[in-house]
Amino acid sequence: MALPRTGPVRSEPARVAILDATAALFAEVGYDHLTIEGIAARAGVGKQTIYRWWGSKGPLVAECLLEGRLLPGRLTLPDTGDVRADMAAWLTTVFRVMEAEQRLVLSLIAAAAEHPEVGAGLRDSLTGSASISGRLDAAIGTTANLQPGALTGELAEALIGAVVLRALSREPAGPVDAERLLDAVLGAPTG
Amino acid sequence: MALPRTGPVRSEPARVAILDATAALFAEVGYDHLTIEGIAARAGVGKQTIYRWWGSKGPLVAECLLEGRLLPGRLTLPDTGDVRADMAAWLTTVFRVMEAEQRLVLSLIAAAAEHPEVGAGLRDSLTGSASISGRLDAAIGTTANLQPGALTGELAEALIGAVVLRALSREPAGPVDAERLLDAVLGAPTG
Amino acid sequence: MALPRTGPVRSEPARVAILDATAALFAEVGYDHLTIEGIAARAGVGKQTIYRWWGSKGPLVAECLLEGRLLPGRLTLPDTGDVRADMAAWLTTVFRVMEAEQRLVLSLIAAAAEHPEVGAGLRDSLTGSASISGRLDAAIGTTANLQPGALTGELAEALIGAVVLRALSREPAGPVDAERLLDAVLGAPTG
Amino acid sequence: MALPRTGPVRSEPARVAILDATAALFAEVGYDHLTIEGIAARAGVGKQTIYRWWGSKGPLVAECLLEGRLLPGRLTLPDTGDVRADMAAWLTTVFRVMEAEQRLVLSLIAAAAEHPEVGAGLRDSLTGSASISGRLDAAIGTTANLQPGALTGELAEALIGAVVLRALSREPAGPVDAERLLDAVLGAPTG
DNA sequence: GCTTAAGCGAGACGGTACGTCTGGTCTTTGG
DNA sequence: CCAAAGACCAGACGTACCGTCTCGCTTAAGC
Repeated sequence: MALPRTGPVRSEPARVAILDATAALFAEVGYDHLTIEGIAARAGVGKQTIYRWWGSKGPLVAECLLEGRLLPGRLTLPDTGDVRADMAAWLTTVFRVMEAEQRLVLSLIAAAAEHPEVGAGLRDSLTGSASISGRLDAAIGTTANLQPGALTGELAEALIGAVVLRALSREPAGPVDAERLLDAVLGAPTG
Repeated sequence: MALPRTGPVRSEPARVAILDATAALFAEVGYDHLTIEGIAARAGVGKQTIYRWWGSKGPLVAECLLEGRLLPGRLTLPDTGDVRADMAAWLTTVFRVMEAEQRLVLSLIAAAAEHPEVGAGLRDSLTGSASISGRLDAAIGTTANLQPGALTGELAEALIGAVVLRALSREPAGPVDAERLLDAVLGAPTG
Repeated sequence: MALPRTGPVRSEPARVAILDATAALFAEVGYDHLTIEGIAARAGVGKQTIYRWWGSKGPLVAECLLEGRLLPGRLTLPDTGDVRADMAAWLTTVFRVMEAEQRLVLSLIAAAAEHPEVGAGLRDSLTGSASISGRLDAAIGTTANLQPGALTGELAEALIGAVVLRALSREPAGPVDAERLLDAVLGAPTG
Repeated sequence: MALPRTGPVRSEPARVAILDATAALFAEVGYDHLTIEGIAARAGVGKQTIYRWWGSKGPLVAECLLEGRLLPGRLTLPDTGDVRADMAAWLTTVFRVMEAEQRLVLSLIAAAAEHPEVGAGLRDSLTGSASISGRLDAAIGTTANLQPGALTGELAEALIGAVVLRALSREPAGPVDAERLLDAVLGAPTG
């Protein structure tokens, strides 16, 4: 038997204001200097309204991530038919973003390390928007290491992992590095 | 003209007590709940003694890392002559440690994301102790993707990156996953 | 022309439940830890229902007081014909109550200090139930300081004031103190 | 054996700033709207410095009271030789202060009701500065109710109690009321 | 061996942010 | 239109740490 729920429902304007404020402050100050008080003030909201629905900044950041408020949308994998070239272009873009928004990217990794929700959100965000392994499947046969039966899921993981590691080491990377990485992991183009 | 330095020199017992306390607390509560006050109390030391020599918890953790106080020493890459098998054994061990000490590993990643020193230390610790790319060089020709001219540095990066990503996603991994990852990145063993 | 009053009228069960809850919580936690939220929860009532009719906890407590829900009814001045003995008995009882329910009594004073309504209610409650000055009028001539023309209103005020001061100073008082107070203020019995 | 106390010592400027701020805010907003945060902000002090030494606003207000920062110094009982006239003048002054600073006086009563320290402080402050019972001792024989053996302590208590009650009831009082109260409690002047 | 200055433990200080609690208002659902 | 339920903005609570700053003590180097 259902309890008779009454009273006001969750305020959508408040929810949106909070997520907006979170994304803005995340970009400004990074994950570890993000404070609930700051978010509440920026959003024009009581702290309790945040604690009521999210409980801490981890899930809050995760929700921002999943709604695409943190990572710029330009990170989608292009599709020109030439998978190898698309991947190179995408990697180059990722490297550029990493350099331009180093703090944001590192903050995201820190957030992922501290909160499972953010980790999962980050993974969904990356693989969802870019769908790398799907594209690799379509490219089987075009490079030395992409033969029938290739474990494209693992290859995608290795590629993204290499990117994350690059971010952690703060070494700047450019188009040449993108090419080298693809050569190493996918092998040279065939034919 | 040099000023005449006088007075006592840095206290080694204090230094060691601080690093011990840091390592112990890091394992207990993780990176983000690590506090300078807690370390000072545990080490029986004044806070100023920590700030005098390290300045913040980042470099402190980095120094613990470089002295091998955080990661168990068992993470060295074995050397039986069969590089592929050695890698598989090492990866399996790494996966096991990641599962057993998830918080420690994730805290380390978080620390690396927040402090360059820790990132560098982590990188040195991993590649230094395991020296993966050197071993891959020695194994050229033994797997499909390890042909002469192979970019072993990038391959090592991809492998470790995949491991870090696995840690961030909290998905448990075992020996089978280790094999699949190696198959994907290094290719099947030849002959 | 009168507007036709329609819709439900004020709920008596709600009113009673609120006053009951207020009296109970007042006795349990005292005036300054009394909260509207706590009262509403205990009474099974919405907060708005309290704010609609009382506005704050001051008038609420005053109403409880005037309905006799706070002070035990035993504080009435006995009437044996011997005014001096009656007063002594009453004072002794008051002192005993003050000791047994110190928090309640002090909370009442605090409430009176913060809200005029409570102050007035307290005054009415004390002088109304005990009607001291009336009895003193009837006793004129029986003690040294109760001569014709005595200002019995002021004397009553002085007596009750002394009692309040005793409560504020937390000094325990007993029958002997009651006698001394009466001796001092009313003078020794004549004849 | 005394512990070897070392380290910095309590900061007197901070202590004074806190008491100043408390007294000022007490006069401005009254006891129940007094907040630790407000005091800390006004004093330019961290909240912890207040909690370290006082623990709550009760003892803080008590200390202000005992240092004479709350009640104006003009409440001292004059001494012209004519005790009856001195008392009347003093009472009139007290009534005037009560009217002019009603909130402060009532706040003080509320504070006394909530914190024993304040109650004790208030009592010391009143009897200390005015020393009523001592003066009454000296006036024995000059009024009808001040005969040898009079319980001057109780009489003083009754007088001050009447004053407190007047404050609680918010009834304005003037010189005439002062005279009537003295007539009632002390009796008419003899000879 | 006396002087001098730095290292050390301890911990108070001005602050920031925490997560909780309550105040008083507003909004929804139902009788 | 009233009542219950409870979300909302606001802001104080008392706690935990931050990084800085004395304290008084105990060392070493250098005269």
